[in-house]
Formats: sequence, C-alpha cells, structure tokens
Amino acid sequence: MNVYAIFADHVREAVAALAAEGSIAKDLDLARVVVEPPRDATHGDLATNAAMVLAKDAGLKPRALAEAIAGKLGAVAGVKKVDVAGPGFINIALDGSFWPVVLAAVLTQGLDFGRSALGAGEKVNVEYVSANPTGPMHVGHCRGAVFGDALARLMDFAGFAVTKEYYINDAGAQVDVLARSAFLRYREALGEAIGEIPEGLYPGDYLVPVGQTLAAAHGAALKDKSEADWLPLVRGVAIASMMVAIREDLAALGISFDVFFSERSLSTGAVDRVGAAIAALRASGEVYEGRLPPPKGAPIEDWEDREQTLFRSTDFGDDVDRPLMKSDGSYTYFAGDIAYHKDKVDRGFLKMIDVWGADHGGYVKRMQAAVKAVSGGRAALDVELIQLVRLFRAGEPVRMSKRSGSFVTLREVVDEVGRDAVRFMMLFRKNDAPLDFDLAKVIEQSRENPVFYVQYAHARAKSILRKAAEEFADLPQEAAAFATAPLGLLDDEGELTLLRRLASWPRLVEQAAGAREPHRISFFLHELASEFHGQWNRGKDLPHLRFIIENDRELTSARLALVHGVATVLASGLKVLGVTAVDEMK
RNA sequence: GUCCCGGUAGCUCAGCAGGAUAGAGCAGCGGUUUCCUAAACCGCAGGUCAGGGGUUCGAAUCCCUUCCGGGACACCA
Repeated sequence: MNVYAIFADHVREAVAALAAEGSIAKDLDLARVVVEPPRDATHGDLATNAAMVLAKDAGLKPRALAEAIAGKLGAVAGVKKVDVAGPGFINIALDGSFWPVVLAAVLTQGLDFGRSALGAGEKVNVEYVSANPTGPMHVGHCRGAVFGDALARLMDFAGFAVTKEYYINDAGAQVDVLARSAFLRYREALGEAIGEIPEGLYPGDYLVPVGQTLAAAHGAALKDKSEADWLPLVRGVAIASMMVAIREDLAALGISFDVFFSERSLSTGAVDRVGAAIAALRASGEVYEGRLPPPKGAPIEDWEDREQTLFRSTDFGDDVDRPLMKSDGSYTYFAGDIAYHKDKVDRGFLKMIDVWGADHGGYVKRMQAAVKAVSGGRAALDVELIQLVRLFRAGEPVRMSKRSGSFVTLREVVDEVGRDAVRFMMLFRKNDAPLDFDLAKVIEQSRENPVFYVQYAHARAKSILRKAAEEFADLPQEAAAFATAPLGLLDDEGELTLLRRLASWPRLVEQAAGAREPHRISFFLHELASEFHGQWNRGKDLPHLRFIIENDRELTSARLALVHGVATVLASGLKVLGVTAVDEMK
C-alpha cells in the first residue's frame, strides 16, 4: 500500500467534488499534482502542491483553493488535521489510527511490501555486461554488471516483466585474435617453445587451459593446417571456454541472465538477419548509399572519401548518418547491433534498457535512432551509461596494466572483499558519476562503510527479536502475527519517523524504477538504518523508549512489530540490490 | 568544431518529471558504554548549489549562455 498514492486519489476526488459543486472549473489537468512527505516533519505527514498547481486554471487564488480542498480532505478517514501553509501547501496530519494500518501492511505483505504495479506487466529487456568473450571479466566490468542486475531486479519489483540479457560479441576481429592467441597456447601445450606472446595477441595465461584442452582433443592434428582451417574450430572452443569463465565470474557476483544472445548467430544462421535488417531499412528509405564528411576531430591519416552504405540516423536526431558496411564489405558492428535490437523488437520488447560504459556515450543517439527505425517508432531504448571505477587500496591507487595481461580481475575483487560489499558499493553512487572503490575501506567495519552499516541495522533488529523471544516466550515469532499488536501505542517521535520511512518505501521504489536509479534504494536503506540505529540508542538514555519493556507486554509487542517492519523493509531493499540481509554480524 | 556526462560544505557525494529553513558520511571540535550488539548514537561548526541571464507564485532542480573538468567523434568493439 502506498499512502502517497492513496492520498493523491483523495486529492483528485476532492478537486472533482469541488468541480461538481461548481466551485471551480471542470476537467483540470491534474498531472502535476503530487502528494509527498513534507521536508519538515512538523508540517505533518503528507503535503500536496495541488492548490498551487491548479490555482490558475481553477480561477482561484492558491490559498483560497487550498482552503477549499483542505475542507474536503478534512473529512477523509484517518485525517487528524489539514492546514494550509505558505503559498498554498496543504499539509495533512494523520491521526493515530493511520500508521498502524501501514505497519500492518508491511508485516502481512513481508518482502512484497513495496512491490508495485507501476510496470503493469510490460515487457522490458535489460541488456548489460556484454563483455567481450576474450578473457575473464576484469574489475572495469563490475559496476555495469552490478548496476544492470540491480536495475533488472528493481524493474521487476516495480511490476515490469523483465528479461535480463547478455549480448555475446563473438563476431568481430577480436575473437579471431582470441583464436590465434589460443592456438599459440595449443602449440605450447604440445611442447613447443612459444617465447614471448607477440604484440597484438592476448598474453593472459587464462588461455593456457584452452590450449591444453585443444591439445588433448586434437593432438597435433591442427598444427599443420592452415589458419583458415583451424581458426573457426579454435575460436569456437576458446569462446565457449571464455563464456564459461564469465558465467562463473558473474555467478560470484550473484548475477545470472535469462538470455545469452550470440552476435555471430545473426549472420551465420539460415538467413542473414543483419542483411535482412538493412534491406528492410533500405525499403523504408532509412538506408542509402552516400558519402560522409571527414570527422571534425583530430585528422585521420587514412581517411578515405568513398561512397558507403549509410543509415539515416540524422532523421532521428543524430549528428551524422552512420555507416553499415566496412570498406572490406563486411558489416559494421552497428549493423549487427541494429539487427540485434530488431530481434528484441520482434520478440515483443517495446521497452529496452541497455547498460553501457560511459566511453560508448557517442553511440547512444544512433542506437536509439535505429530502434525507432526498426520498430516503426513503437519501441524505445533507454541507455544507462556507467562511469569508471577507480580502484584504491587504503587510499593508494591500484595500478592495472591491460597490456601485460595482469589486469585486476573481477574475481579477485569479489574474493578479496566479498560479493555484498562489491554490490552495495557499486550501487552507492549515481551510475553516471565516477566512483572510487577502496578495497581496504569496504571491508572496514565502521560507520564509514555503508554496507556494514545497513547490514548491521538488519542484524540489530534480528538481535532484538531474539532477545525478545527470551524475555517473552509467549509472544509470536512470525512478523505477520504482530499485525494485530496494539500498534497505536507507537507514538514516540522516533517511532513515528520510522513508520513514515517504512510508509515511503513503495513510493521510493516507483521513483527509483522510473528514473532507472537503483542507487536511490541504497540511500534509502542507509537512511532507514540511520533512523533505526538512532532510535535504538535513544533507549540508552531513555529506558522507556527501549524496544523491549520488561513489564509491559502490550507495548513491547507493538514495538517489536515496528522492529519486524524495519527488518522487513531493510531485507526487501537489500534483496532488490542483491545484497544479503544478515541475521547477525560476525 | 560537434555531441554526451559532470561542477552542491575542507574531502567524497545525496537531493533534480520545480515546492517550504539545501542534506549525509568523512575530516575537525565536544559528549554518550553498570542498559535490547559503542561495528552504534548525540551535539557544535562548516554553503555565492561554478558565474550570468530567463521562465515561474516559487529554481540546486527547467531553458539560454559563459567558464572549468571528463569522455566520444568514418571503417574498431
């Protein structure tokens, strides 16, 4: 249950009632009306801007309209007081009967409290990671992977039918390089001295086992064949092996996919789907043969002014039209990507989200243009760009050299600090701002470390419940059973703060999903944890505020209901982030 | 030259489909442990929301512009 949505309905009903009475104009546009928590809790529990937004069209002064709406809202059940303040805010205070209803909903719905119908079951395709299958994942992939996964979970929680998808870039020149690199390791496995790995091949020793596998399976049979003969086979084996490694890396982060889509499959199947996509666009006039002006940036030495096959992305807001064929006659990566996204449309996805590294920002407009073109304008693509992660250890930058092949792998980071810390920290920043990740700090057990802070709050709640079970053996254990506790006894300001926070969880989920910003979940959890730690500590100075009151079974059960509620929402939010809600700290 | 991200407290950052007195952590200063986990909490101090225009009853938030930082700019992926 979303209190704010419920009261937004009440406001709309009040406006409709006034219109019916002839007090104000009919059919006002209510789109800008919002009901939200007031910044200052002393203003009440809910506030709406309705009067200020509607005043002009309603033909009334804001405060006069506010008074009129307030008069109607005063009659709504659960409302204690309605005030008009400032330029025309309507502040609503709820009486003691209201928050218990919300808390009861938390307790009975459990981890589903906050689940929204916002998405109305609409299909959404979230594509992320899509790291090249040329080696194990490195730490640079980590943030996009965690972000995409959390976003997918969030969209699911917000009521969308989410498909998590990984696009395997197994068609470009880089996988041929992979194959040659693996072939070298194959010769090595046969006992040949290969010396230093030549420039231009992948030097990492993760290909050693691939070479051994090839040697075991084929003996020396491949050795004397021409590259054209061995390359497809070696490439296939190497890619398959890399994908196994990548899936394992992802699993270590708690990430799984519904679909792995092979780029190669677009053009190697019975039909050339890339060619078909281009042909379809050509038929609709979006593809033509033409010339491009030379790039405006740094001059390109081998720039060749030639006629090429171009997609008319400028029709959709891009800066220049984009090539679909390379000079050697093969398809560009973009051409494949068009076919791939067309396939998503054909699979029924009219809403797509791609998660890319920020260095691909220049690619966004053309891809969005392509999605519009292949779907006849029906489908839309959102692209979320992920900024770099700067890796530190105790304040010192961790150097990584991709050239030597000794980059920091994702697995090393997960093994060192743990999956929960990695996930939470990656989600404790906006995705489009750079992030500093300190390997030493994230395993520190202190306030400075938000992962532990939030997990500790959950553990502390569980600890209280364990303690209570000792003190009051006859009280129920299940959260849902506390829904019937005398919740009206929760009237301390700190308790009300927590109740308001719990009540705002469904609203936050919708906002975060709408903005595609899982980091808002992290910050919400941090605030909830902070308020909970605060209330716990108030009980030190003021024993009557403790959650467990020895001689008062009624009050204790009401407060335990609140503790259950806090634990539930913390667990619910952590689940959306894919972080474990621990029951005790070790 | 064009496009995309950023610029908020000493530091790292929230807040942005416009809303009331701009928040948090860290760093600094001062407090709280016979008591449900002090891995926590409370208080003090800290601001030209980069600058300038505009829209609005109201702008950190929207628009324009300038400056600064990062990234991307045929065929790579």
